[in-house]
Amino acid sequence: MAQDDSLRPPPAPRPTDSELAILRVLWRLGASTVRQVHDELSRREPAGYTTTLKLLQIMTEKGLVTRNESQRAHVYQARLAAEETQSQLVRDLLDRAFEGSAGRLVLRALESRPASAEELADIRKLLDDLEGGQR
Amino acid sequence: MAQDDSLRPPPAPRPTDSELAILRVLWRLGASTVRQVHDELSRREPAGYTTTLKLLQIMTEKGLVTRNESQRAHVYQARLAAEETQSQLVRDLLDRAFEGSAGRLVLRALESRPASAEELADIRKLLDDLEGGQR
DNA sequence: TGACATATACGAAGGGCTTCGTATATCCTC
DNA sequence: GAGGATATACGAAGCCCTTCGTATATGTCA
Repeated sequence: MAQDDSLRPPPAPRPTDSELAILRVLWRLGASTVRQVHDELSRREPAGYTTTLKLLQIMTEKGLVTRNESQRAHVYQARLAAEETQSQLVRDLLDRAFEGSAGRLVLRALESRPASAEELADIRKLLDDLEGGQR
Repeated sequence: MAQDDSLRPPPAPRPTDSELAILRVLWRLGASTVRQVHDELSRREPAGYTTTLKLLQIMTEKGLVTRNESQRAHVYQARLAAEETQSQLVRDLLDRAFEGSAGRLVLRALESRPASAEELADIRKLLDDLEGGQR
C-alpha cells in the first residue's frame, strides 16, 4: 500500500554551491548554531554573519535543513545524510552530463583524482557484488 | 618551459544546466547551426528559437563554444570535448560535495545506477592499472 | 523585384542566488 | 534595571540565468 504523500516531506531541491558548503559543515559538525557554522565557514574565507544566517533561513524553507528553535540560538541540522545528498548529486550529474552512464562517470572520476588503496579495494569489492548479481 | 598564458584560451566556466543541455547536443551532432541545435532540443521539450540562439551567443562569449560565421547561419561547435568537460564537472563535484574523495563518489555512482557488464569490466581494468602503479 | 521565410542582434522582464545593512528581541552582567 | 553583546527577522541591491519579443539583415522564389 502506498504511503500518504501528504505526510512525506517534499523532496529537497538540489543545493546551490553556497548551500552545499553549509551542508558540508553540518555533516562534519552535526547539529550546530548559526555562529558555529559561520565560524567554521570563516576558516576558509571571510563572510558576514547575517549572510550565513540568511542562507540557513532559506535552506530551512527549502527543506534542506531542519531547525530547532527551543533555544535562543536556533540549532540547525542537515535534513538528509551526506550519503543521500551525494547520491542525489551524482544521479543529477549522471543525467545532465553523462547520458546516464555511471560507468563513464566512474572512469572520469578515477582518472581525475587519485583514490587511496583502501578506496580502490572497496570499489573492487563493490564490483564483485555487482557482477556476481548478474552472473 | 612554460607556455605563454596570453596565448592559451581562458578556462571555460562551469556550464549551467541549460548550457550543458546544448553541449550534449553539440557533442552528439558535432558542429551545428542554431536551427539544428534547437530542433534537437525541441524533441524533448518545446522552447523558443531565439532562446536557443541567445544561449549560444552567451556561450560563445564565455568560451564554451566556438562560432564559424562564414555562412549566414553560423555554425557552432563545443570548444571542449565531452571527456574534458565531464572530467571538469566530476572534479568540481568532488570538491563541492565529496571532500575530494574520488573513491566515495565512485561508490555512490555505482550504487545509484546500474552499469553495464562491459563498463564494469572497463572499471576493473582501470583499477588494475591504478593499483599496479603503486604496488 | 516584391513578398516571404529565416537568420542574427539586442533589450528587457522575471526569478533565483548571494550579500549585506538595519531593525528588533533577548540574554548577561555590573 | 541599564547597557552591551548577541540572537533572529527582514528588505533590498546586484548579479546571473532564462526566456521572449522585436528589430533588422539576408536569402529564396514566383
